[in-house]
Amino acid sequence: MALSQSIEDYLKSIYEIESKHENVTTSSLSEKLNVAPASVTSMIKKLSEKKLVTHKKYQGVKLTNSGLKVALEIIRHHRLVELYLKEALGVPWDQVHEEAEKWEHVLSEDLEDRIDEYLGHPTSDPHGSPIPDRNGNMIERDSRNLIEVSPGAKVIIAEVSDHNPELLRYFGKMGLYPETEVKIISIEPFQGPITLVVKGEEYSIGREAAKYISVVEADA
Amino acid sequence: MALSQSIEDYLKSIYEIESKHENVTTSSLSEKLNVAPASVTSMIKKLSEKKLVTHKKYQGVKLTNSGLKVALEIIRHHRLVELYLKEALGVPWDQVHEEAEKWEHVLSEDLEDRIDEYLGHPTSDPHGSPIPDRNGNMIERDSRNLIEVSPGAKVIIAEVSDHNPELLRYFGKMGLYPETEVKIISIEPFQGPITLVVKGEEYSIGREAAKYISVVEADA
DNA sequence: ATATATTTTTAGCCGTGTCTAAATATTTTA
DNA sequence: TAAAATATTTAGACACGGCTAAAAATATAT
Repeated sequence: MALSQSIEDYLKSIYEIESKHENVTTSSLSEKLNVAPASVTSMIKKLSEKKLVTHKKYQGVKLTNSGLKVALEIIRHHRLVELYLKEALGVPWDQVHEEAEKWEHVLSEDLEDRIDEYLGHPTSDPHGSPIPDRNGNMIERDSRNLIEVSPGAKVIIAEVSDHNPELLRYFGKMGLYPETEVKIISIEPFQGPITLVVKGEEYSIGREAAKYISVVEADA
Repeated sequence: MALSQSIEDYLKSIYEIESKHENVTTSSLSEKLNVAPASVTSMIKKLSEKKLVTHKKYQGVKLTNSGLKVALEIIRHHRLVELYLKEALGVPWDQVHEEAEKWEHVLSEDLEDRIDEYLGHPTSDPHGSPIPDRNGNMIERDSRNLIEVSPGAKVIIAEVSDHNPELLRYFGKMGLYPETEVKIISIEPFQGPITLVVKGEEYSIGREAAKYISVVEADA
């Protein structure tokens, strides 16, 4: 019954693509997991046989209920570990992802519970991503991308992509952390920069970076 | 350059058998790692090619300097993690081994350092085993087995085998932890029980259990 | 609507780490 | 010391999760 690390990684990636409301194709998985398309095809076959995904040839895959359950379990591990490493051991937020990427696969249920307890049953990780509870439930906020905000608006950072440490350090220098309020000053046309104010300081950042920040409405 | 988990496990086991001053044979590894003797032979070939061990056919294997370095690194991970789990997350001492067995292979150098720092550069784990420092040096005490002690003597528990959770819980109930002073009352012949006093309480334990406890002289 | 480009799958290979069965070497015992 | 028992190695197989190259299906463009 225990699943391989590889299978866990595939299921997690499928979940992550699904949650961006995109079709989970062979090529999207190939790119995300850095494996050849042919390797994805053969893994999809295996996942399908194990009833973790449904698949029709040349169409994408979809998680079944049991596949979803596994994916959420791994994501819970990942996000709990990220937060734990930051809180308990002071690991900088740009490094927690890489460490969690390995630890998530070897975390026992017992230790998961202890970490959850230690952290006081947290609901989001250092990048603002929601942490599923043991039943897979989590608080999903209705966020949108930073580049979709109207100039003049005040918003709160909901989530920041955790994959690029350099980008995270860049965000960190400006104080662009989850739950931080930012005011959008301007969004220049022709892929121009976004100018915003964070804690009284004004910054201009490029579209490429801004894409990795999602925001929610500021509280009244 | 990165070694597989399997290779790390073999090197660790080889080290552990060597440190009992026993010849590291195909069958001893087979038994310790729970794999078929033939599997050990083929892995020995690989370790030998990688210059991690020396091997002459039908004789045992010995760690080379580089093999030893790897083994001590993994053992450092294992023992630091055991202690960390107990201290930071309250994992009971009979469970830390199993958890460490998995985590030891995915621990980064950075996290190793942070854990070491958190624990104040500890020199022994919850079972009394010495923790090697980053250079592989550790404090090896001149211990002997509990069953070799003369009746009447007062000794201090140095180390307790970490492999059997049930045994550890049994020891725990009697307070048989490392650094605890015990007085040996009697050792009955014909594989008879050992009677000893721990913190004022008298217990009799069998030889089979006593074998897993090693002791040093009590301080003057 | 057909040709071209792209995506996906199939076919076949490889390294890792395991296994069983059989052969060979070593050790023990009679 | 020769026979029997035990330990080790060899030979050959298998599951896993990758790969490349080529075939097939789908999507795009002319």
